[in-house]
Amino acid sequence: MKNNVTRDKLIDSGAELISQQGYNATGINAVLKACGVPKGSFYHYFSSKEDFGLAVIERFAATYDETLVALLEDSETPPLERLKRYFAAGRDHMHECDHATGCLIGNLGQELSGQSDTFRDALNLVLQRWEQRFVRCLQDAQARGDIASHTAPEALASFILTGWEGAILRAKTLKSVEPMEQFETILFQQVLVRPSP
Amino acid sequence: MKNNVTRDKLIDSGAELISQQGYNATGINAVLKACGVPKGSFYHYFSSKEDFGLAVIERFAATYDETLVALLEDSETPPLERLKRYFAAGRDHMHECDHATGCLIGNLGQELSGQSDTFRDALNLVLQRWEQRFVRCLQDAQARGDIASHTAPEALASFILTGWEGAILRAKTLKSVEPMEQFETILFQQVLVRPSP
DNA sequence: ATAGTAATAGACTGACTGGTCTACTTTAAG
DNA sequence: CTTAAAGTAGACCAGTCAGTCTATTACTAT
Repeated sequence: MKNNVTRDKLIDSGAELISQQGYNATGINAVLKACGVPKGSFYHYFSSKEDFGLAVIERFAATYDETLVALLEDSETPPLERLKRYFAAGRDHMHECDHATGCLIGNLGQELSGQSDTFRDALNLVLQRWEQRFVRCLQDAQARGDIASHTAPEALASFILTGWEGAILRAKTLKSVEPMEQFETILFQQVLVRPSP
Repeated sequence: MKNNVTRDKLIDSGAELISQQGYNATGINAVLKACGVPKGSFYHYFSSKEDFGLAVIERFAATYDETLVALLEDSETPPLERLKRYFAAGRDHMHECDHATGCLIGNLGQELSGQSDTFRDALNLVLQRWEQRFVRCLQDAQARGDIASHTAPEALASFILTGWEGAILRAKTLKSVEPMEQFETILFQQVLVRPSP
């Protein structure tokens, strides 16, 4: 298990295909073909398709968390500005994938939550970690007085993550980032506002 | 094509299974088994699985629109109260399905938007019709002065539908309606508020 | 009564699914 | 140099997929 380059190739190809087509619609053979790895290697590294799917989630969460930290915990930038950059990055990604991919975790959450508790638990954990990143950013904003403190940052974080995931979903069916823009606009106009004096 | 009882049975079973497992994970044979209809009948009424899927969407949208009208266009009830009833109904449904099903249209939008333009168009149309129902309800609220008029009802409707779908998605992975409650709370506390005098 | 069509019935097809199996090659340790 | 394990390779398996086919039954119009 030293040389993980084959394993990595599998996970990378898997992540891409699953992002595009979903978990159930992505066959193992398609993954193998995409990265030129024989089936023997697949079942050498993974005990099953589910095991593979979990590895894809884990890896995606780990690399995505890095960008999340870079965006949301950048102390050089005011907290609300960090949030705006996060939203902008999400819109950029949506353009890049031609409104087809969206958010891997959100996608799998929808597809697999009812199908497998193992997947649901794994995805839930990732989403909860994301929420925590938002919480910290919102705490910063409240500490600076940029937003009112009457609403708990945990509640706000849940509201934002929830709304953003919904906006991504809507953007996919609409093939336009408009819902994402609309969400951001109203969020900053009416929710993330300075306390009235 | 007079006696549609078999066709209806297929659509009903299909809607249930697809709601639970998704489109790709639901085989035609499973649908047939669930309602005791032979395969010959299936391909008598539907030209393909896609054709069947579209019929399921159409039927769901039609029946759901009735409840939507009953909830959101009930002129006996103040518009914001109608919205609250709509949210409450959504939470009830989430409890009933043990947080597993969620919203069929949202589910399929996520699963199939990247897979088939035909499905995407059909689902998009349904979501746009829903949004229109919200627009009308919000117009009522603005006309009565229950909420401020500085934000276009179309933008608010998009924001609400988007956020609500996201909350449903999150509720599935969390197996709890808490995100739905949190969304509603903040929405009514900070977005759907009376104009400041 | 009969002809024609709507609908039922399910065996069957080829393609594909996730997963297993055996054979072979490379790597690392003693 | 030998040996064992790690990894590569792909043929192969049973099961399932969407979809086809032929045969039969039920209904309806003439």
